[in-house]
Order: sequence, then structure tokens, then C-alpha cells
Amino acid sequence: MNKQVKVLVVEDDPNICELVTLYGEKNGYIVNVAQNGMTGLEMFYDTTPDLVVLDIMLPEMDGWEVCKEIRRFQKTPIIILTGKGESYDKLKGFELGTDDYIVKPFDPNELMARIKAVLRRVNPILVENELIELPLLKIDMNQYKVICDTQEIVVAPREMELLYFLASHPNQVYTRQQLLDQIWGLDFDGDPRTVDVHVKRIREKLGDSDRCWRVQTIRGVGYKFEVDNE
Amino acid sequence: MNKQVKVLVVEDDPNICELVTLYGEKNGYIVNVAQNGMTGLEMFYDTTPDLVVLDIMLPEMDGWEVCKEIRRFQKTPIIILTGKGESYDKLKGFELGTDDYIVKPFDPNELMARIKAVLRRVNPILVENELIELPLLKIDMNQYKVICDTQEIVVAPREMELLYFLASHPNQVYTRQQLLDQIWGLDFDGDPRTVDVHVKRIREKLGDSDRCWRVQTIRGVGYKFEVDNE
DNA sequence: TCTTTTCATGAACGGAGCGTGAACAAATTT
DNA sequence: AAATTTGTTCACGCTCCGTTCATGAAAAGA
Repeated sequence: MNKQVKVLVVEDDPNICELVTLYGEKNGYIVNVAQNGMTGLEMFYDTTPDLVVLDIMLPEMDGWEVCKEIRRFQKTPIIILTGKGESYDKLKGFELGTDDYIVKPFDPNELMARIKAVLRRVNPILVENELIELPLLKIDMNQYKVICDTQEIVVAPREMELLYFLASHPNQVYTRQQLLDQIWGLDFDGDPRTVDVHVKRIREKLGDSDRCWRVQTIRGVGYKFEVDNE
Repeated sequence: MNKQVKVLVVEDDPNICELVTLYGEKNGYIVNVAQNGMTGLEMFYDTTPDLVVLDIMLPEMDGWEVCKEIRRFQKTPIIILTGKGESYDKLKGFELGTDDYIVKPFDPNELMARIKAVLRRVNPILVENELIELPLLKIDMNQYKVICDTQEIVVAPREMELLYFLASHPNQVYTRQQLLDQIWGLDFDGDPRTVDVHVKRIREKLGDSDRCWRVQTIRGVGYKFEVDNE
């Protein structure tokens, strides 16, 4: 198991703090929060985080100052949080060496994705690879790549996610609705049989040779990714 | 036997309350209902449920408040009930530490499935595994798989459910009508002899070797899954 | 033994559920 | 803006499943 990744959030809005903390912990990070720039810096030296999420509009000491101060001796990755109105000075950001930025209001999942991306770029060891390997099948969610029978296969995003989800829960049956909720999201309000079409496309792309795994239809229930045990 | 699982439902629509209660009790849960957020919280501290089903649109105190309040010190799993139209504030977080959510109008069985899934993830001991293992017989409802004499058997959905139900209540006799009510549902209005045909098909699929278990006919009454206690 | 009741079994019908191709819409790329 | 890729829906056909019915066998009671 990898060591726990520490994230420092410097942000004065307690709601956002709470939100980021919740999502961060859900993703397995240790999250520390500072409500202003000063305590942010203190906490930085105190906890030596692997990444900093930094609001620009801060009381006492603004985000750029914090950023500059951190960058004097450390190259810890920094993700900037900026309000919609606040003109984010790209040049300034580059000069100060930030790694990414996200505009409020933001989708927490989006932020999590960015954190993961930055961490991977800066320190790949910290990030667990979303990779599934089976005989004659390799699904790499990071590179969005599927290799089947030693040759790469072009799989569309949705197909990729569906295949990955099924394959990461082998032998477990899921109803169409469960798959829609998990992969499409709760707000998707469409035909459950959409899943069928994606399954079909996955199947025809992977071919129908005899392997120790397959996407199985369970009539009256749904689908499962079946793997033969030895 | 496992200890009884307690579920708290916080929902103002009495119809939904009744529905969830009915289904919940059928699944062996102790169901408590609160009609608004305030009494919901009181009842939470009062009954210490194992899981909370929480509507978002509530009088007096909205679901997010209840959620936040519960989450202050407890990590009791929460399943959110949300209307289709209600746009949830992404920033606020529709997943403010909730474990799952389901959109109204929903299929009660779907909700039951989610409750079970969440419970299994959070506290596996509370959930009885949908798995029956006997000498020369394995019924796995999660994988929708029956293994008899070390080889897999293809069993149709209804047969599967019937076999599972009987096998999970060994040596208990059920009339045809009871079986219809339990498995087909109360709204089924057909020939009770339908059960006979399914029993027959189960029997011929499982073979008629001498084993320590069998589906027994009790003449004039119904059927039972008989297991020899050596 | 004969009658009656109850169950097992095979066959058959109707329908639900799924695979598939194609069309359309939306997003993405060029 | 055009072209390509991707996502979704629809319609058709087919298969498999659930249900019912008819018939004969088995059990129970007289």
C-alpha cells in the first residue's frame, strides 16, 4: 500500500472547506484545512503536505503571497482556487509556479480529478494506478487504453468506463439501472437499454474468442463481468 | 442469527413512508419513520439506526441540514431521496458524505437493493450473505449462479428465486400461495400450480442423486427444502 | 378394489427480454 | 464549417422463459 497522501486546503469559506475535506477523505487523502494565509503557511511547514489547494481571495495574506512564500524553497504542487469574477492572471500564475487552477463554483469531482492528475505528473508513486490486468486483457484507465490479445483496441469513453467498472467488480451482477447510476450518474434519465448497446459494442470490439473472462448477460437481471476462477 | 437492522426513514410523504416501511419490514429491518427533519434528528439519537433514508425536500429543516448534523459525529450510512426535478447544489455537495442516493419516483426493490449494498459495504456483519452453501450445492444470488456437484447449472430467474427462498428456510413447509406471495408478489393472480412446474424444472436440473438435501413435496400442503441433520 | 384427490410431467402458447442494425443527435476533431 | 466520432434511441426479430392445460400416475380414503 502507498503511503497516505496529505493535502492542505487554504480557504476561508467553511462550506468549501468541508466539501473538499469530505471528498478528499473519500479519495483516501489526509486533509488539513487552514482558514487564512498565515495559518496556511504555518500548517504547511507543520504538516509538509504533498499538495496544496489554495484560494486566491484570502483574509490577511492573499493567495499569491502564500504561493510565493511556499515556492521560495519548496516545489510542492499547488492548485489555485479562483472565483468566477476574479480575473485569474495566467501570467502571474505561471511565474509563481502553480500547477493547475479551478474556477468557483466547481464540481468537487472535477477538483479531485485535477488533484489526481497533478499528483500523477509530479509524483506518480503517490497515485495508485487504475489498472486491471487479466490474461489477454489490460484496462488502463489512466491512459484510457485497452489491450486485448496483445493488441490495442480503441474504446470510446463510455465503453471504457463501463468495461472498467464491470471488470473491477468481477462476477458481481449489476442491473442496468445500477450501471446507469454508477457510470452515467444519477441525473441521467434515459432508456436503461442504452447499456445494452454499449455492452454490445464492447463485446464486438473485444471479439468473441474463448477466454477466461467475458461480459455475461443475466437474463431478467442485468450484466456481469465473469472471470473463471482458475 | 444476526441482530436486527434498524433503518430510519425521514420523509414527509406518508405514502412513501408506508411503502418503504412495508418493503423494509419484508426485508427484515426495523423501520422507524420521521415526518420532518427535527423529529428525524431526535429519532436518530433516540433509536441509533444502522442506516438512514433521507428525503432532501423536508419541512422545517431540509435534508442537507439533517445530513450535516448527523455527520458531525456519526458516520451512519445515509441514502438520499431526491426528486427528479430538484436540482441539487453541486457546490453544497449532493454527496455531502452520503453513501448513495436514489431519484423519486423509485422502485422500492431498487431502494432495498441499495440499502443492502450500502450496509454490506459499511458493515458486512449486518447483512446476511445471499449465499447458501451446502454439501454439493452452492446458491449465490449476487453472482446469480448455482453450483451443484461442482458444476455450474443454468437456472432461470424464477427458478433461482424459488430455489433460493426454499433453501434459505430449510425444513420449513410453504403452501403454493405462500410461495406465490413471497416470490411472485402479492399482485400475482394466477394458477397456484405454476409453482409445481418450477419445482419440477428445478428438480430435473439439479438431478436426482441421493444427497443430504432435496425439494420435498408435502402432499396436501405444499413444498419444503429438506436438509438432513445427520 | 374403486373412487377421489393431489401431484408430476410433457407439450404448447404467448410474451418478456435481449441482440442487433440503423438512424439520429450531440460532442469532438479537423 | 465540415467531418468524424461518440452517445442515445428506436424497431425488428429471435430466443428463452413463464404460464397454462391436458394427461397419467401416485396417494389417500372408502
